[in-house]
Amino acid sequence: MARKKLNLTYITNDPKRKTTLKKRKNGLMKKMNEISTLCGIESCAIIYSPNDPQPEVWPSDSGVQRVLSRFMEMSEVKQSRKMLNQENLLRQMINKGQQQLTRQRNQNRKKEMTNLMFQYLTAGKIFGNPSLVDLNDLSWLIDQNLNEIEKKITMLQIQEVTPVIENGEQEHMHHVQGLESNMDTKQKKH
Amino acid sequence: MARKKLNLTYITNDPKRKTTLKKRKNGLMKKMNEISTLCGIESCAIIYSPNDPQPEVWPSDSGVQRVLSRFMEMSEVKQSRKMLNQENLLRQMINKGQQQLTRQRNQNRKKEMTNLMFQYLTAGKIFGNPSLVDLNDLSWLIDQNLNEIEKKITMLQIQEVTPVIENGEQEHMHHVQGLESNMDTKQKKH
DNA sequence: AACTATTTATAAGA
DNA sequence: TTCTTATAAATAGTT
Repeated sequence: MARKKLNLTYITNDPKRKTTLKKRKNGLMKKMNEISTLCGIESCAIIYSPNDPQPEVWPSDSGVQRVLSRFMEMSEVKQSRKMLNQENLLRQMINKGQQQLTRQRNQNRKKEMTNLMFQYLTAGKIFGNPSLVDLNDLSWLIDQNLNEIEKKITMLQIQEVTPVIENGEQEHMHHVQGLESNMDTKQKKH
Repeated sequence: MARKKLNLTYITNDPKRKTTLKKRKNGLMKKMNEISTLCGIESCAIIYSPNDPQPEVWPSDSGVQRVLSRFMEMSEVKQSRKMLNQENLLRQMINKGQQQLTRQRNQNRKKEMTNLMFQYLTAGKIFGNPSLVDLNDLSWLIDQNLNEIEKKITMLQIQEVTPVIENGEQEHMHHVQGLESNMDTKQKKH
């Protein structure tokens, strides 16, 4: 700042850059001193020069150490908090994924079973030999269906005032009852 | 800097101090930015404000971390070097002390023995019963004396040209010879 | 390292 | 708080 407005890019001229660094470093240290005196605050600055392992520091080596330890402490707290947040996020994602997986598996099993049931019902007899597990799944599916139907019946009984819906539900019941009797027949084989 | 020359002491007026801190903090950060851009150096600054655990930093949290680790590393090296120096200093002091102690012990022993010898020589017989160790010490002292005397004799033989010194040494020899014969007598007791 | 012409920072005021 | 502005300080280029 003087004689000419300096544009803020790296000074390629070596001696010029060096003198600028020296002057500005002094200026900065002076200002660090002023701000802490005037405002009674804690602060520090470290300025390295090229090819000098020893940096210029403010207010002193030990003063820098003091501020640094304070900074590092906070920084650790922040970091651990961030990590905790990330962990929680991951945990949530895993839970969600597991839920989706479970839901998908149930859906798949339901589809398979529906398929199998279709075979049972349309062919009137079993092609191939479904394993015990498959039969158990079929049983589970039927139970699920029964549960749902029971729920709907309960709801219907509560809302008995609307005859149209009542008829629809009765149709559903007939269908299930057919399934149930069919299942009974199959299970006798084991 | 402006409107009035500010004297560099803590600003007691609260809002004034607060605004000054804010302005100067901005100015400092700007200058930190400029110096590093213009001179291509590594630097950082940390400025705490009262009642705020979060400091203002330059260039960034991670940038500060980087500079800090460099600083801490050097500081550790310096510290360990200082400690090593201190250790060396201590070691030297201990060595010196031990040497002095040994010398003092020898002197004390010599004095004791001289005293004892004086008794032997003046009384012509032994009062009390000097232990084996004491007799050994006496023997050691006499050996020391003999060694010194031998050295002096050698030196005298070399410098034979000066009769005055020769006479002095001969007197010393007589004294020692008396000791030696006296010692022979005492050792026969064991 | 010392000197200035300028730019920049900023204390006080609005 | 933000903007203004008079003045102090900093400093780029020069010697």
